[in-house]
Formats: sequence, structure tokens, C-alpha cells
Amino acid sequence: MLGYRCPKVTTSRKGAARAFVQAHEESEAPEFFSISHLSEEFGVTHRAIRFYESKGLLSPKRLNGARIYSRRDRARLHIIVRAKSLGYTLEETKDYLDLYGRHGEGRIKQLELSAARSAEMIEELEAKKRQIEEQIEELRLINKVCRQKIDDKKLR
Amino acid sequence: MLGYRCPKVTTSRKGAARAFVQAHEESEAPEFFSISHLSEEFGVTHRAIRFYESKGLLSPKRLNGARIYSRRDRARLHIIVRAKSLGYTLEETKDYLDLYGRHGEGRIKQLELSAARSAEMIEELEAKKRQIEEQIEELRLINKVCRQKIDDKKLR
DNA sequence: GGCGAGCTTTACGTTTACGTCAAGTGAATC
DNA sequence: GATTCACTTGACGTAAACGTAAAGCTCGCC
Repeated sequence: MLGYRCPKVTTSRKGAARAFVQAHEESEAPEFFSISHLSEEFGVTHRAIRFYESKGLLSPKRLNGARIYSRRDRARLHIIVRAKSLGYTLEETKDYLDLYGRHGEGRIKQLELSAARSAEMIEELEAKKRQIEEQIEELRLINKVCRQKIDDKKLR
Repeated sequence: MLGYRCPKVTTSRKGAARAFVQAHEESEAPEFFSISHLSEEFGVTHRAIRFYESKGLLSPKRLNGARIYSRRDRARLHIIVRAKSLGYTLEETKDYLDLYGRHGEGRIKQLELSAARSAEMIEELEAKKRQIEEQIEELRLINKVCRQKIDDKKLR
């Protein structure tokens, strides 16, 4: 709607967000990323990334309208993707990101809440870990049985 | 539609599916379960259980129309619930149940497929396990920082 | 100056996984 | 025999998490 105007950062003759990001991405330890970069890196679509933003999980800077992702934004996206693969909803992930974003801040009351919350989450994750181990055990057994039967059949 | 008729199993004067199941549930090692029993045991609604059936993940027997769940059905539901909490879709879970239901069956070709498939799944789950461990580490750090700051503030 | 690449927004569509009535049956109980 | 209880089917609704056009900017290049 507003369009692009006033390119504040101009790398030599290139003058847009893309150039700005590109210059940073080319360095060894990039500080800024384009949406396409993150999209490829984490295997999610542009649409999904924008969707996360619309839900308040990300809030990248803008340069002439285009989104510029900092390292912190990238770390948050990493967390989102990971949490999703572990079966968490975006809403739950948002709670975690809030905790992640400002642990160590606020008054004692707030700190105690964060400490309690993180402890709870650890419990939950360890339960989930046990469930995974259960399922792995089941699969190992299935695998074993299959291999045995294959051997049996081949020997005859 | 068809209604209830011909109660084949009659425990004393009670004469329905419920009675049949109840008799079994009361024993020490129950062999059959009602939908309500499983619903409570696994913390899922009746609706959800029927939904899983409609998607082909469960296929309990019927007695006068009422669903009767065997131990095997119960084990399958357990797997469904677990897989869901780990972020798998019902479709993916169905694949796993197929594998789970008939490993060790079929010709060599089929057995080799099952062996390969289970190996893949193990890989995937171990990756997921590592992700969980990552997240637990993060949370431990957050927890530590919070507790330290609380101590700092309390000492002053 | 026209084109494509890459970005943007708006808006409506889709899939998954159920929730929520509505209406009915059969058995046990009052 | 009316009620209650636990179960059934069927139809429609809904929330989450995007997918999919459609239309437009603007930068860099030919």
C-alpha cells in the first residue's frame, strides 16, 4: 500500500532491502536474512513465515516494506519449526517464545513464574521423550522380527 | 438403524453389550473395554475415538450395535494417542499401525519393506528425540538464569 | 522503457481433527 | 410405563495452519 521509499541503507550502487540483506548474508557470520533465505534454511514457505508473524510469533524489521530478519528472529523461527515438529501448537509455542524472549527480566514475582513455567515445560518434554523411547523400542522389535523372518525364509 | 437384538452373552439377568464388557472389565486382566472406559483411560472423547474408527485406525467388534474394544484395539488407541502427542497426523499414524499390525507377515518383499520402513521411522524418532533434548537444554538454562536472578534480588 | 525477479498485501479456499447438536435405541430402574 | 443411562448415527460447525490465486510495487538489467 505505502510502497517503497527512502532507501536509508545503500550498499554502493545497489539500493534496496535485498541489497542490504545480501551484503550481510554474504559475510561469514550473517546478521540479517531475507524471507527467502529463512524459508529455504528451515524448509518452510514464505506464506508460513508471514503467518507466524501475523500471529505475533515473529516481528522482523522492515526496509522499504520488505522484511529483514535479525539473528534473533532467525532463532525464534528455528524454535517455532522445532516446536511444531514436536506437536506443539503455535499458541503454545508463542508462550514458550515469550518465556524465551525475556527470561531474567521483571520483578521477583515474574521471575518465579518463569522459573516455575520452565520447570513444568521440562517435565512435559521429558515425558514426551519417554514416549518417543517407548515407540523406538517397539520399532526396534518390529525391525528385529522382520529381519529374523527374512533370514528364516532365505535359509530354506 | 438396525437396532439392538439377540443378546448372545447374558451375564445373569443383564443382557447387553454393556454387561458383556462390564463382566470383563471387572476382572483383573480385562479383555474387553467399552468406549467410555477407553475414553477415560486415555483422556480422549467418545467422538474422537469414533472419528479414528471412521478413518480406519480402529475397527472394534460390535455387540447389538455397541462397540466392544479388545486388548488389541486398546493398544492401537494407545499408539494413536501417543503418536498424536508427538505431532504425527492420523494418516501417518495409520501407516505405523499397518506396520505394527502385521509385521512378520507376507512374502520376503513385504518383510524387507517393513524392515526398511521401521528403520526409517527409528531414524526419524531419534532425530525428534535430539530436538527434544535441545529444547530441554534451553529450558534448563532459562530456569537456571531465573533462579540466579531471584537469589540476587533476595540477597540485596 | 519494458521485463523479470523478488518482494508485498488482500482475500478466499482447503485440510485436519475433531465439537456440537439432534434424534433415536435398548436395557435397567423407579 | 415413564425415566434414565449408555450407547448409536448423521449432519453441520469450527479452529488451526496454512495454500492459492490476484494484483501491485520496485529494483536491476537489457
